[in-house]
Amino acid sequence: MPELPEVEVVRRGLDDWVVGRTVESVQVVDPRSVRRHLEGPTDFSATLTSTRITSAVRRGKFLWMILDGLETPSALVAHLGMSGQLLVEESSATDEKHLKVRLQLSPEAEKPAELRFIDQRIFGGMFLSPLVSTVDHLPGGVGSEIPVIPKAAAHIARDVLDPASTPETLFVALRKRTTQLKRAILDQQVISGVGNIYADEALWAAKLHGLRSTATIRRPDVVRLHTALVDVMDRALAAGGTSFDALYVNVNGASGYFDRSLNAYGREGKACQRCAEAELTSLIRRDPFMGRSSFSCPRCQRKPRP
DNA sequence: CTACGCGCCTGAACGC
DNA sequence: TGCGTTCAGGCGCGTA
Repeated sequence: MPELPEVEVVRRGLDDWVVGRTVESVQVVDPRSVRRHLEGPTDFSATLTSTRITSAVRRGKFLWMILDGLETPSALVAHLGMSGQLLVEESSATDEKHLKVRLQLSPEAEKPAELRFIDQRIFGGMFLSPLVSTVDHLPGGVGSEIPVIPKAAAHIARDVLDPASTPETLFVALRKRTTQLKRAILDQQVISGVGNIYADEALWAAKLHGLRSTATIRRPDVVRLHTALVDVMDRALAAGGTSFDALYVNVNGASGYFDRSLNAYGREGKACQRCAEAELTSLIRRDPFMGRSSFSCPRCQRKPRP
């Protein structure tokens, strides 16, 4: 599943292969993938056709391409959801089983002709959204101007890799909430780009339990947590950024990081490596959380008293 | 207003 | 073996 580092790899791929080109035609193969375009698939295709893509931008897991040539300045927003892919391919390439949207791009030497959106589970999608100019009042950018951001992504906070996101802004945002720590860092309006996997990894690295209350969280805890979040994203980006075929903007959302470097997520019943290095034995446990799972070490992530 | 839980989807993995 | 059930996940939205 694509998390923030994978989406950043996709954004860089769009920079290399798509930016500067014009959309010559659009084929919506499955209208469900453009359901967030409220004017419908026909309008989506018609409006997007003949626009020129001038840049590729990301915030959290939202990705968008700024479009030139529309009366209302807008972006083509893409969210990969659980299983989305953006692939740059020659027109002759066989249609993928879950091909949802196909963009034919203006010809350019050495560059394939199509940008394809593929999505098995349809949690993701593409849509057009007008650019809004707004003061960023959200945590991470108090008072700073955001010149252009799609209306559909204007409500989310700065993400983990944004320089404007700091331990202090995270601390302020957390203290404004009355909830549990893991719920809060999964809330895009607190800090964006953190999914279930990296939430567990960062909490483990920071030795914090996800059930800790945000109301009583202390600065040193948040400094460790923010550092851990940045670190886990950086490491995944370093791993993911090198493991992709040049022609693919992304491959299956998979990151080499997942297989080798997870310390908590998915490791139920396995030894906590940090405890093992201290010659202690502690097994990672799994607990139900929001209808899903949380993984943690019962020894180095102390559960708060109820 | 905030906090919380559901529904959207498919297919792999599982149980009877 | 085959068929039904469960699970995974982000995010928008409805409800309390």
